[in-house]
Amino acid sequence: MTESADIESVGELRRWVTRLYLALRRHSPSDELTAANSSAIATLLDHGPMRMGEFAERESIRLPSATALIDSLVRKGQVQRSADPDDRRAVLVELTAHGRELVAEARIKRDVALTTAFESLSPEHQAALLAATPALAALHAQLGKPPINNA
Amino acid sequence: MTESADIESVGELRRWVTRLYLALRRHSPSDELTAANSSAIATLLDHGPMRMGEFAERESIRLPSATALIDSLVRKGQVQRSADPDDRRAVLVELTAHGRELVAEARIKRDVALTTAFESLSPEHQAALLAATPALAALHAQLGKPPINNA
DNA sequence: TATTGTTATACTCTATAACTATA
DNA sequence: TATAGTTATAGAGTATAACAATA
Repeated sequence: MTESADIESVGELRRWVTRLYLALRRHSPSDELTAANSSAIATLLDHGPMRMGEFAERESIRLPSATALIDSLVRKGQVQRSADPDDRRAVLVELTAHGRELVAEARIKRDVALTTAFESLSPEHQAALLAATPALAALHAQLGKPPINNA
Repeated sequence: MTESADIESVGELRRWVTRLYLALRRHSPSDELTAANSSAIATLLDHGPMRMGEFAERESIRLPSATALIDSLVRKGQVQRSADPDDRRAVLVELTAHGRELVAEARIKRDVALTTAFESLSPEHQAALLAATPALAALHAQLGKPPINNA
């Protein structure tokens, strides 16, 4: 039965992930932090000081985009750059104390919004979403590798 | 048990949806269609000719954004506008024949890539993802409304 | 020379405000 | 007046290409 994982079903999954992502991006209920900012800050919160290159890699964006993104967070006083003692070409980025506080609050606020929507779903749908979370992570991990070789 | 839908779990879900979307975008083998374009076209494909207002509503965007989005698809020859016979203020938007072909191909191409990753998952994960698809749609529908009232 | 990051520039997607044409 | 849509303009987030500084 695995001969075809039902490309239609997988496509349907993809379309809803896309639409949900777009809807989430629009919603940003925290006026201080956009979706991209939040993702960036979550990365810095979870993985500590890191170089621009590593940051760009983790966020799956290019270096110039990372520069711009970090710039905007520095302007807001949430992130700071510092010199890498081991390599004077490199830059270390990390949250400021103010950034850390604000982030924790913002993360909660945004998830509250999503949780409100979530709670209005049927118990079956809620359960299905929670059950799917590790599977989404696994699918992401598969896509993270170079699974598609367009030679 | 519903007293709190576990904000941590919902946040986790949100983060994986975001990451998966970004990974999908990286892989997008269709250079012709961006994510927003694909969503727009899927809507037109699935729900036929509709007025700009309905299109904007379905995509959860404002009318000027819909105008711009449709403009870009018209320029690529994938969508066409026509007059609404019942109301001369209104405009009907629909896929062109060329749009319909191209969409079907692009959809398949992209979904093949995703399906490859999908098939490498455990049967449990595969099942969880398929089971979650309608729930993702429901969550999207909830977010489409004005669920967040920061009054 | 190769690597790390920034600057310059442009494209996509979104928004609000002001406008046009029709109802 | 009210409604359907467009135009004008702006901001966020992304990219590629060219550059500077350091290794």
